[in-house]
Amino acid sequence: METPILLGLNSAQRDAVTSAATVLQVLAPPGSGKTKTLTARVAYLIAHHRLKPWNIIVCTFTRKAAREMADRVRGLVGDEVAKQLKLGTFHSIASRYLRQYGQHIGLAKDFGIADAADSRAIVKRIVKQNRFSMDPSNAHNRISAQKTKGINSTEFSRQAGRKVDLQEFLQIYREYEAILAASNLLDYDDLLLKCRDLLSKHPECVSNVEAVLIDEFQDTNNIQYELMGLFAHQRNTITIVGDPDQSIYGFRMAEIKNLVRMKQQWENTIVINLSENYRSSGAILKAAQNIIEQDPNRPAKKLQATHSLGLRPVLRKLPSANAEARWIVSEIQRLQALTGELLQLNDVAILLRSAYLSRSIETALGKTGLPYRMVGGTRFYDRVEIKLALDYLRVVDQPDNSEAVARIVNVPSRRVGEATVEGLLFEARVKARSLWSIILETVHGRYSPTTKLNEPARKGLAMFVNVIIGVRKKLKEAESRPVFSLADILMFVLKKIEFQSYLKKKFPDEYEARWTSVEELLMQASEASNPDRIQAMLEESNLPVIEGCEQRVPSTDDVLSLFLENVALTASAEHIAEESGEVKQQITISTIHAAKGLEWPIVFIPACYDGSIPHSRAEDRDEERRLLYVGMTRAQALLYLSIPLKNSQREDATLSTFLIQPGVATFFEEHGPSITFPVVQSLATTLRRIAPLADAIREHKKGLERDEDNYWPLNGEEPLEELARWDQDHSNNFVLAPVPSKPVASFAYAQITTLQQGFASTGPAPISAGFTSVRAHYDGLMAQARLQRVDRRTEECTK
DNA sequence: GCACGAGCCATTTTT
DNA sequence: TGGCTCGTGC
Ligand SMILES: Nc1ncnc2c1ncn2[C@@H]1O[C@H](COP(=O)(O)OP(=O)(O)OP(=O)(O)O)[C@@H](O)[C@H]1O
Repeated sequence: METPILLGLNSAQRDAVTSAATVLQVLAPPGSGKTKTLTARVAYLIAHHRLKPWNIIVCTFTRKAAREMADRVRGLVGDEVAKQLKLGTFHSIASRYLRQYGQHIGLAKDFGIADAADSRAIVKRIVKQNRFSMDPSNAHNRISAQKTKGINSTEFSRQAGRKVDLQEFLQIYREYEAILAASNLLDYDDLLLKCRDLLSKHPECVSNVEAVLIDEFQDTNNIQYELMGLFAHQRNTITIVGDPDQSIYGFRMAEIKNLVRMKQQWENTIVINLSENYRSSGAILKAAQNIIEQDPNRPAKKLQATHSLGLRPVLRKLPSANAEARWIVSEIQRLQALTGELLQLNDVAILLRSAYLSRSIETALGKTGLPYRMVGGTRFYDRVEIKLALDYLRVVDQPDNSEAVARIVNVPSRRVGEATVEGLLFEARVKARSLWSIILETVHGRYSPTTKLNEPARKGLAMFVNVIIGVRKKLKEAESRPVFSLADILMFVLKKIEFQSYLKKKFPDEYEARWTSVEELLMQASEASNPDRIQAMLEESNLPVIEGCEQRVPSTDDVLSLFLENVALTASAEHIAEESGEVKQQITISTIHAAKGLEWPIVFIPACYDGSIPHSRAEDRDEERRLLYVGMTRAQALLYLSIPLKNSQREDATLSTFLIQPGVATFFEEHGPSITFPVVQSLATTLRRIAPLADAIREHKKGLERDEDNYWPLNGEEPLEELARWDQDHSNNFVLAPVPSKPVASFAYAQITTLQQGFASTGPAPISAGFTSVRAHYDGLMAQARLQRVDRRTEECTK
């Protein structure tokens, strides 16, 4: 039967969507429509099998993937139905179950969530207090790894026995668990673990579930795998999609083996493969294939391009990270203009191995005024001013969260220093009380701490108590009123602690920016407390009623808690900004990890050098290769890889191992393509868009400085202009030589580009004869400049 | 004991 | 960039 759900699917995809199999694996390469298939199957289960949306669980790994999935499902089944689905990251779904049924496994009802920063801070404090030598982030990673294996500190201690080298870690692990428990916090791993415990002891909580669907299954870890089975225990209806080649979360204990394990556990598992790629041009796919096939252990797979060859990807050398950034900017501008704005800023993504690499790029974009959004990296909620504001809210919500109390009790300064806080914290731990209760009793004179308190500190504590109690009172009042405004509460906090003057003092130069982000938070808070939104939030977190299974239904008293949970588990600031405002054209900067499952017409992957990708600290080189593969396969029409010959610390950088393998070079051009009219038309076809008129292009071209990628020498050296400028900038009044207005270099490059104008020609880029002479000229000038500098220095010394 | 400024450092990836 | 230590002055 023909239904709209199946429109635009190929036959293999249809088979997968309509498969009668109860346990189904769809394994397929990037861009083959896995996500599309999964969303269609959700719609199909609802429309044809009459499953109730609230009995369907759809899990993803990243928040972004969850959002993408939600958007796509909404497109198929509509708003109403979509929001009834239980869709989200594993962690957010686990958290919903724990909120409503946690009491069955003795979980306090209002647990808070310790995010990565909290966990790190806790471990750091433990290490410091005990004067341990272990690196805190390493310790935290190990704790997380143990948890994922289902080994708690007691179990670890049993296994470790008396091995000396493990004692320190064991101690950290123990204290970490104790601190979380004392503050009524669950960390990310706990959410999964506790949910597993809950569902294995009380499977009735999920007895309503009719189908479970998992995206990016190759990234499941053991606990998530078990959760999947537990969710599905009633009907055993499971659909997963995944691609072993895109497994990039090994560091988070993802287990590719889960694919096999699943087939063993459910012997009726049906596997469907998709092999046609609908995303990328043929040339991009070939290059990506070549990279992934470098892994000798990888079984051969079919991957067919549905698009034509298109433009060959680019592998560009630049002198430095800053030059690389400027080059990216100029290529974006060039493409925009020469395609007559067929390509917009939204079409461009810059994907990075590590978030910190964005700095030079952000600077360059900032200088040009090109708007961009940064995903991943220092997220909105990680900014100091935002974290501080949120910590106040967390303490107001949950004063027994000693970690948060410890962080804010002296910010802004109340003359309660580190020593005092440490002392009180220690007392609290010994007495098995929360830091808040110790402080409160002390201030009320009902308790005299052994920690010495001078008068200013005593006063400071009293002020702090006053703030928190004041806000809590206000919160209570507000909750009982019909209109509840979270923004008011937050504003009240900020006023009480004189946050503005604090920011002014702490960040005299960037006060404006900091306050703007606080305003953004206020806006989010105000939106979150809009009645419709509250309703939606409650509905979303609410699980279906199950007979004989007592549940705690969230109410308006929980708005603050839900808001905070949302921040920890699902919110992403840029999304909220998008929803509230106009959709503006902007470039996306993202980590490769966060880009998984997404696609853009143009993708840049800068910093392709050894040490960055593969990362110097990576344990699994194959995973690094897959990472590059994932990055490359995000591109639809044009892919740029690049490398600065000096990295951001100005050390020499060499091309990534993955890119120097024999034959790789043949898949790449050495510079950006010439954008001729046929190229524009071909781009339009790949992107399924309408090509602009030649006139439009001519018009845009006018504002452009150069229409070829020929400013930076292909060998990655500084161009002549830069050299001259460098000398002007750095040696007073010393000028190298008159700078030719149209440098010789660019003339020679222009020749090269004309030679290669037919795109996707095969074979490596030919080196033009003219190039050597330009090189020689350039080298001569360099040498000359160097000599003159040396002369001058000698002169200065002899003076 | 506390606040604050200068200088030094490295910097993976996510829930 | 920001996160840390160290030194200084209160
Ligand atoms: N049958 C089809 N016809 C046309 N376009 C399709 C078809 N199937 C998928 N596409 C398109 O191909 C692109 C990639 O699809 P999708 O994101 O679902 O792939 P994927 O397999 O999930 O990729 P990845 O593994 O990289 O996440 C999307 O733009 C989608 O609309």
